[in-house]
Amino acid sequence: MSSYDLLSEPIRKYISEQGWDQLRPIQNSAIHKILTTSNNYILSAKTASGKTEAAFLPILTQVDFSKQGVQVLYISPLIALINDQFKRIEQLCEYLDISVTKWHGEASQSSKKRLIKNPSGIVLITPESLEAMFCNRSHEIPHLFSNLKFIVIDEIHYFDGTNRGIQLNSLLYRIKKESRSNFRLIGLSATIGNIDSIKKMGGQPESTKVLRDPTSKPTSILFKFFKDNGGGINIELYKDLFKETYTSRSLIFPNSRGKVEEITHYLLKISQKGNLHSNFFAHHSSIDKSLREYIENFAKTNTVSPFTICCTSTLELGIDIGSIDKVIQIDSTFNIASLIQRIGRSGRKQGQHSSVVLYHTNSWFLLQSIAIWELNLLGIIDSKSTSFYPFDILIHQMLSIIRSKNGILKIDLLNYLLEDYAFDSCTKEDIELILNSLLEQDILEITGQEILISLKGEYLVNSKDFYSVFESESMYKVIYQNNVIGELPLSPALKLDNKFLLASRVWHIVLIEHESKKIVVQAAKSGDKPTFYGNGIDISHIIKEKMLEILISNQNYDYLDSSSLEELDIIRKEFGSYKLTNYKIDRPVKHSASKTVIYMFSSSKITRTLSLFLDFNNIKNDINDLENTLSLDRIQTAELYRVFIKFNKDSQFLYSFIENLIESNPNILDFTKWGKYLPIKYKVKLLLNEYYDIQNTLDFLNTINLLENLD
DNA sequence: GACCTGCTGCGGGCTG
Repeated sequence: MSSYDLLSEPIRKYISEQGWDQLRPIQNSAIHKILTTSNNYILSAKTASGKTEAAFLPILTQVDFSKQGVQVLYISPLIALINDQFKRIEQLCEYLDISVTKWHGEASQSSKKRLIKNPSGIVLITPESLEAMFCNRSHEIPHLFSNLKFIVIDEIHYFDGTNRGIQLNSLLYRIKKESRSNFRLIGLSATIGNIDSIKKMGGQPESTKVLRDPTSKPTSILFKFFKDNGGGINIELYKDLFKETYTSRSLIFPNSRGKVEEITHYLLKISQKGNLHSNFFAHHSSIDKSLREYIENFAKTNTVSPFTICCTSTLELGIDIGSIDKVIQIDSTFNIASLIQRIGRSGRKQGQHSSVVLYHTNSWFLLQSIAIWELNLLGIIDSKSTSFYPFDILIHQMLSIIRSKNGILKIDLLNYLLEDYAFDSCTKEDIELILNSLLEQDILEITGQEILISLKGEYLVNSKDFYSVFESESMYKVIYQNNVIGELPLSPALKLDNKFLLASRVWHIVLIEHESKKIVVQAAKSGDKPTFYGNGIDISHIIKEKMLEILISNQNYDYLDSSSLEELDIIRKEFGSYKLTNYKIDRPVKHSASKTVIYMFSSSKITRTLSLFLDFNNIKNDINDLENTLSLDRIQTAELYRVFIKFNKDSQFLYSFIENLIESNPNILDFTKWGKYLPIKYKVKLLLNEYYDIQNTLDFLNTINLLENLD
């Protein structure tokens, strides 16, 4: 039987009414597999290949929606995606009399109440809203979900290797446990890096299969190079960028909010000078949501005019903004999935090409970009390193479980968490020690054998900030004529009378109210990009190795323009004198009068761990991860090897070294929202796991072959 | 040399 024939009559009717002449490959295989087996499936295919329908056509065929209770739960990382998908799924359900309910922080209270009163159909939700449901309506969980047949997780790669993913996994376990339902899991994604870790979502890796449509969209790609002139972006780059964009419908991704503001402002100025259109927009998280929605809507509804949206990763995932002709990346992305997702934003219409231009402003970004593109051509996607020891999320879920049960016997809590596959790397001893520490800190209390949230703990769990596992920065609202333009962190540059760019316009600060966190502004003529704070970023080992491989090969790449080619030649010649042959183990080391520089070409974590070892040995050192360097005071190569060998013994002493580091500077744990409540031993483990990579560093240093410049 | 994500329940006042 063909996949089409397996579908129910109303679904077939829907398909013919849509005028689809055939099903897409991923839809064919998903329909067949979902309807004829009882496995879980991860559907992997490029953007705009009909993955949502691939999941829902068979689900709508198989599930009996006349039954009481929610039948299908769709989980998405973004509210905006839920709102888009709501329209599509509602349309699919038009003739089927199935209720579709949005459940997130901005969804209407009345539709939530309606669902509680009469649970049925399909519910679209975020992990945080699910968390809130467990906290505040735990007694409704069995009533809502005891008949649940499917959970669909959209953009599942987005959760992989993240704290939000561990939280979601724990919530999936809790749904199953509390509702006693036996749902199947369908995950959707365009960019799956680590299949094994994604298969663990839902806790049944053996019965979770991957269906993959490997076809990629034809992409015309061009690398350009405009060297930075020290004082920021080269003016020639702006001119070229303007030529590329002003007649097309394009997205520009410059990697930071500050650069988004700078570039949009500049392009707008060039356009106004030539009396051309002014459809240049800035789009990032610090611009007010209403303004962002206006821009998204402009792009979606305005099908004729050219426009350019300059954005951060806010427009990286599949939010519907209509058709885009061109995607532009300024300097390299930090991983492969990110570049593929961004490229996927263009040419979404069937048969349309993706047109992509990558600009580079220095040779290291150029090299990183070539490495990322070459790995993508090989079908490789680097994955985020999975969090092995999620002790901080364990605290969060511990508090959430106790809250939702209004107290629980100690033995029951221990068993509950031991069964929770989100924490299968945590032992019984770990859980007990962490629980005891929460009791000692007066966040929990114990009466008889029952664990309860204490008065101090109530402040934590009853805050509306409790439901998410990530921290949010403290921001000041920027207000112009009673309208909120956006929000900014209070940096030293934000002083009365100073000027700054936001939402592609220049503002002049006339009032700062610290109590209500407001900045009142007036329009001004010229100003600087605002300061945002961010942490460093980690690049994976596979990308760094590929950079060295490209550097020591003489392969040509036909997507490089002449200046990119020239720049690659220059940097290849620079490293040619080291006579490197094996990119796995050969590493250049440069000695000058006072300094020694090791070119690491290793994951950011390995470089950082080597730096930690050197700190431990009181050897002053300095990292530049972009340029792959670790610099020290002059030291002979033979001596370096001796130091490296010593690290094998040192590694056991690092523990107390890091303990001191945390005690003298508690701010290094700022990356974790719940980690500050952990016993010190677990703080150390968390930091070691999150920031360092001792085993791979030792392996790397034990095999490394340092080659000196022979000139 | 970062980016992004999310959010309850209640009570009071107003509208139609």
